Amino acid sequence: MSSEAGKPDTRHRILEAALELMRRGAAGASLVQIARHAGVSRQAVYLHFADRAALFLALVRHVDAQRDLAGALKRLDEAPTGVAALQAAVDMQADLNPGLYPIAAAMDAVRRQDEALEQAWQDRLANRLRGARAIADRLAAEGALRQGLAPDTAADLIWTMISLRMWEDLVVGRGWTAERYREHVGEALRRALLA
Amino acid sequence: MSSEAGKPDTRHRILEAALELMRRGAAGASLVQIARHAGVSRQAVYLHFADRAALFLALVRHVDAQRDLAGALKRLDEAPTGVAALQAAVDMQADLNPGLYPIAAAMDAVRRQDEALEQAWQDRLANRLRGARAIADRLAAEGALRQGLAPDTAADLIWTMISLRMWEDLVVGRGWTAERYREHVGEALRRALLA
DNA sequence: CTCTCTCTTTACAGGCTGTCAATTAGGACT
DNA sequence: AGTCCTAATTGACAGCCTGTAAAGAGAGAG
Repeated sequence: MSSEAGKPDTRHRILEAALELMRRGAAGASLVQIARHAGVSRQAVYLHFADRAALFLALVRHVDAQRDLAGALKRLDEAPTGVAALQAAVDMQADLNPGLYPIAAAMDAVRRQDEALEQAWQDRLANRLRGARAIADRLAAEGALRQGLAPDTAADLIWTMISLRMWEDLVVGRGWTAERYREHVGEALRRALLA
Repeated sequence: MSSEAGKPDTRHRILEAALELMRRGAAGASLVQIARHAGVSRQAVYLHFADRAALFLALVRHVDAQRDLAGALKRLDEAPTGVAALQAAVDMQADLNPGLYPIAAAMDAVRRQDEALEQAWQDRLANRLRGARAIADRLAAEGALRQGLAPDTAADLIWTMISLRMWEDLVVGRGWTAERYREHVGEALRRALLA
């Protein structure tokens, strides 16, 4: 065990190296590339991770730990109204997705090749769906949902419109600024859902 | 060259075999699997396609030719108003995506590994963007766009909301019926964009 | 019959993953 | 000092994949 932190942890070095490779678009980087980038032998990677899939999984958790996910979720809970929470969810995407996106893209590219990765991917989707449902329920409880829109349908619409994919389409694909994303996606959601 | 059709065309058989494998979710099928499925040697594949990427490209064109893409686009042009065209675009996704989806998923999984595939993918995105822009322009010309919404922004919003990804989220991910997709996405778009 | 085109079989080079074994360098502990 | 343990290294191997190459079989056209 030794000291708590500060040690030139090899596991950490590997994760950071993989992260940087993902950030520069090398989604399909081989283990030898990652290892070389971390200044370590290929076998050392297998000392710390069971296989390629486990490394990706750890990478996702690593990034989650870096980003202040818990804080963002708390801000979402603390929003005074459902409508405010809706905008807070959009803001959260605008803030967090730039850092999450490279990893997500890499995961998306390889998830179909491994059961554990696909499972982790589905878990994340389910998590975001729970968040969307919570917002939809608040809106429904406040009577803010427009006539003829069931909370379930509203939740699904929120879920898909604040997805990383839609953020990617607009910000990465169409070059929107974070501000523009916040404003127009927020407005579109309010108009689509509210009375 | 020989006869026009009917011949037990090996190239065609390979494409059909690949298509069926994609449909049953084997996005990462190897060439030997595809060849065996087509009842042909692995080398025969290389007689008809330069490499794996070329096969995928031909697969996309193959599917496009099967689906009545031209007819759907014509129906979109013939819509009497911009608002009708908007709904026609949503309907088009609901009709065509079930057949397109398996190939698109396979393409999406491998496109980052090949420049030509990435190019083809971007071309398709650009095509859909042109369609979205045409609708946005019609809406603007008819004065139907809501105040404060630039045609460019409207086009981007239409583009992303009728994307295959959003269709996948709702229909494949959340189990929506085609009817439900048509109704709620259409309504959400109208509310988000129109006066 | 011969020529040509397609497909088959066999083989090879090179890259990747995952596993194993033997070995080395450093720290910690007595 | 010496000993022991852990982490990392080198080297090697099986198995899968792609893409290239060469040699031969079979069928149809002229």
